[in-house]
Amino acid sequence: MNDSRTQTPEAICNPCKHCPIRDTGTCDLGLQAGEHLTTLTPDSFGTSRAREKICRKGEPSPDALILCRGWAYRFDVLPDGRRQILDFLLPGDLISICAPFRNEHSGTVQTLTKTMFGRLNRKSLQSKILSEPRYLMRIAKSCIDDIDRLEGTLGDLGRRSAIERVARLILGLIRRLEERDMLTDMACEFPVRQEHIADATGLTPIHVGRMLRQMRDEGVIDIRKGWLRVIDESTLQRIAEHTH
Amino acid sequence: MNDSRTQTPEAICNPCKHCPIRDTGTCDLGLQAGEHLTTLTPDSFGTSRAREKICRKGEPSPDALILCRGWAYRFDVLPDGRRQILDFLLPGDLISICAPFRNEHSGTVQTLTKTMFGRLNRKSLQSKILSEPRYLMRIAKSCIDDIDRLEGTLGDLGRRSAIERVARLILGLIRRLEERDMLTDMACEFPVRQEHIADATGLTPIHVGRMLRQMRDEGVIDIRKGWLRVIDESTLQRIAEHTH
DNA sequence: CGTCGTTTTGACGTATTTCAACTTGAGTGG
DNA sequence: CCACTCAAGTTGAAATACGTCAAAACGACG
Repeated sequence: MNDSRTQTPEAICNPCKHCPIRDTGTCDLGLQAGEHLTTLTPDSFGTSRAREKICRKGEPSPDALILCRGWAYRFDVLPDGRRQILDFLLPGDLISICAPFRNEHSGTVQTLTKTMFGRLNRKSLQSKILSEPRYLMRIAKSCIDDIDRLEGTLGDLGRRSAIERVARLILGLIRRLEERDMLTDMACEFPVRQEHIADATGLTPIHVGRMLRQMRDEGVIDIRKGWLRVIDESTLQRIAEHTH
Repeated sequence: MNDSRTQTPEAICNPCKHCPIRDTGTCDLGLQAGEHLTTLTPDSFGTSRAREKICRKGEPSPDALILCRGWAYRFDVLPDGRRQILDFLLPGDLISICAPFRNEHSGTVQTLTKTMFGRLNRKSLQSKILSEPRYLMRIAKSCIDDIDRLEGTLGDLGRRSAIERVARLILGLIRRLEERDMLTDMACEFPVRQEHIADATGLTPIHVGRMLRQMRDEGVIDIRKGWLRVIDESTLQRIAEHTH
């Protein structure tokens, strides 16, 4: 389906062996060191170019997808075209946390960069979960984390100003980038466009631009030309927490 | 804790025996008829008056709570006092879907009416879930439903107008009231104040009032004096779907 | 009868949207 | 190497949806 092709050249033949996020991503189901290589290794891998849809909401799928490399986002479209980005996906993320339990994709996912993703057969994933309480608890914990995140975002969209929303979104991404060691000197590649920030925060691209410019002028963060640089994290946090 | 007391007078001694929502609420973990009485019967019950907090976010709790009678809502408060209502709770709802898996309350819950709620010991709930895949799948399904609902609400708050948000909230409540047979002649008691609708939709009570008045003037719904009456459900749905 | 919580009304302020024009930079092809 | 295109970002002016404030009306309750 789509343009994603299953690859098998030697360098990609067993990507997990050298996967940099093997111990921090979802593949590690909370197991002891050394244990994990036998547990959640994808059955196959796919790749995509930038700006490509790798799955569509409602589409049936025998696999749960896990993002191995690159950036993506999951979103919903209202009948009249308005978009809401539900979350951004970084390497190590399950493409949908619901995937282990349902037979169809629970959202449309589009890439921001070239990506590689793994396919985990749902049936075998489920039988693993059922056979080992630790797996179950790990998955349950992921679900709860997701619910927490969603409920937090609910408060953001419902009750926070534009500048707060943008600051919180960026801050959340920074946290996750740090966990994955993707931040060097508080900077990294940042393929998220203003349009995406707008669709995630419920604002207009134009207004997002104004907010970013304001924070750049005030020496807080600098997002430009596909790069993010965090200059004054504590101020960013103050903005996000609405404490002047 | 709080003003909630464990009651044991005869009429309330085994409320599950005559529980009207025994087969539709969360107590029924998707089992066959006749099976359920041995499964999810609360260990004890509590009651509360209207406008009382029955649990607080972060507070440790050995029990998962389930609402047996009455209305309540779960919410978060930002540091500066702004409130976001996360969901409304009707009879049969688990007070937090996360409850089976975590040792503390994941949100503050306040009642709208007098309520009765049951306490399910988490440890025994967990061992039930672990012992029977069907239980697990039922709980997982609830989590996924919750995530779906939250993601839908995210789109509402991020991308929909005031009138749409209010219409969708009411419509969602109507659906759930219907499921529970709480609607007679498309009307029922409705202890939700404009202030609550505002905190759920991210609007001002005053603006919510304007939207409700508009829908009343147009003969769509009538919310007044603690009562809800649905007059023209199809128009309500048109408003909610933004199809003029 | 007064009190209190809730809703209503009107006038006004503002954060954010909308629209349209312009800049910038990267990519492409001649 | 330059001309072209196209996506992304910027700017400014005008429109509007929603918020704020203050006062009045309303009904429930003691």
